[in-house]
Amino acid sequence: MSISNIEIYDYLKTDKLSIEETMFQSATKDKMSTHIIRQVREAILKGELKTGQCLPSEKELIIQFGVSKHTLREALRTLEAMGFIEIKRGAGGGPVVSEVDMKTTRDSIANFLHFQNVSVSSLSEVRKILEPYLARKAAETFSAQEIDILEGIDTKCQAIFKQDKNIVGTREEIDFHVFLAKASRNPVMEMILDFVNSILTDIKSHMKPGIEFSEHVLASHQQVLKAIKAGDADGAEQAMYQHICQVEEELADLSVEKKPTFNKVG
Amino acid sequence: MSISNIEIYDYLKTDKLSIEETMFQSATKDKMSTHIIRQVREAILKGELKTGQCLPSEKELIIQFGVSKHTLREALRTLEAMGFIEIKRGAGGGPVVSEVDMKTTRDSIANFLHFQNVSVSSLSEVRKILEPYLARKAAETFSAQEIDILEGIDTKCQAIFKQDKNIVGTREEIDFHVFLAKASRNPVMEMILDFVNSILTDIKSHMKPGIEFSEHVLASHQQVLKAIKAGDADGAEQAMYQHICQVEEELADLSVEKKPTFNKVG
DNA sequence: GTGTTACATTTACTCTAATAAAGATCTAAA
DNA sequence: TTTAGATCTTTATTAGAGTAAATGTAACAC
Repeated sequence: MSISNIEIYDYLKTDKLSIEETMFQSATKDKMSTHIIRQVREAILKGELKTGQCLPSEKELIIQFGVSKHTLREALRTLEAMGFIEIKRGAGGGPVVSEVDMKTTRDSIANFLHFQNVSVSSLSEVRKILEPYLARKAAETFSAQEIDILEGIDTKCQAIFKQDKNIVGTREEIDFHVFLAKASRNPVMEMILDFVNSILTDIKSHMKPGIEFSEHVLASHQQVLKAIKAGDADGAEQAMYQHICQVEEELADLSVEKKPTFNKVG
Repeated sequence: MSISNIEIYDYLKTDKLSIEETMFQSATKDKMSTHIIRQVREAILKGELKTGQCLPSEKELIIQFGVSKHTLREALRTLEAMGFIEIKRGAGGGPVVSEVDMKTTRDSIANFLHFQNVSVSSLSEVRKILEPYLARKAAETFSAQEIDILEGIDTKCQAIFKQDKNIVGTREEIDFHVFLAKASRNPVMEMILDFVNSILTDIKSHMKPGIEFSEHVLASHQQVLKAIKAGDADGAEQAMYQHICQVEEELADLSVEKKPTFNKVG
């Protein structure tokens, strides 16, 4: 039983019972599904359940937790929304433990920021501090292989531009910046770069900038790339800073009506 | 009906039908609950459903969407996990639209970073870039009232220390840093400061540093505060940088065994 | 009048049981 | 050998009944 570590219904039952019998018990009679969610989540975070590992089937879990199908499925749905599990159906299917991925996290951040006052300038402020630093670090530390990859991303961007006369809204445009974050070997930095650039790109594509915008972006990327290839840390830092400022200015000229809707569910 | 804008079952039905009838249609026959989630989510993001607004009751929604209770509830559960709605029971209860809050987002980020290689140093690298900048900005732009609030947070920290001989793991310790982010009037910056400091604090409290650690932190905060009060931008920037470096070094001396478990569900 | 109790209503929560649909695997026919 | 179908496992969806919690309200006692 891959889930033997998870405490089950009997405990929950007595827990619930004691609330009724004890005076002054805290009033948090949690829902059954909440108990299940917490247990599975903690088992995953403690490493007792590992990525790729299959949980027992619905039928089995119903028995182990001692709850109805409906209640169990609500818990699994929530865990799925959190990104902790994926559920496949059919023979050999069922819930499988999975790493919480960047997409899930990015969506959550985008949902949150939707209610705040996010603007191009607020995203640009963060970029102006972090990205020149990362460009410098890339120039200092990137291996030949890493430079190849970065150049590959840039080449792809140009190919896309030649075909569509637009690179705004493409994943490749974002990847150029996110890949630089890898220079830091810092997952927190990578994550920040990912969501900042993804959300900015989403705003951009609503603003529909013209061909010149894409041209300017590509030219700037070229400059940054050139400096990194030359190992010119100062040059890379400055080129990146100017690139971000230029993007901010050009977008400021376009009127901003639309808020980011960003991602899709599912 | 507060949800009149939401397209309903008939559309989904035909949508599903067309997939079977059209050639080469992508095979993504989404689950019913996914359709519901997407519709409600988009209605909220488009502003058609506003914060505080009540959705119809389960019974009503079942009719409007033309699905069973089980399916609808799964969708509501997911929307709840995403932070878009809160569900109350009893008369006058039901699902209510709510802003996605920082806690939900922070939890999601913490879940994601759990699977990455987050360390004190990766968090500190981000801090060392952003926080001195923010301290400088605070020294330059904080109003008398804002300084009062910051001083109030610091006073609270000291009171807690006098009582418990420890401030690690308290919300107040985090607030000192997050409040500085307000100097930027930048929601993205505030969010980053919040999760970086929250996760760092979580790691810290697992490492159980001694009394001296809290003493050093309080002393550093004092220096930063003093510089900000004096309007000394350079001093604030430097004090903050040294503070972060010191924290990083002292934590490096303690062995790191535990990963962050961080937040609770519910 | 005022405060409390008891009841009724609304609503979400949980359970049982059964059918539908999807994916994997094996089998037999072309 | 490949394709079409049968079969098995497992999730997806539905239906209906009953439970529990929050709220409002009316009756009651003081």
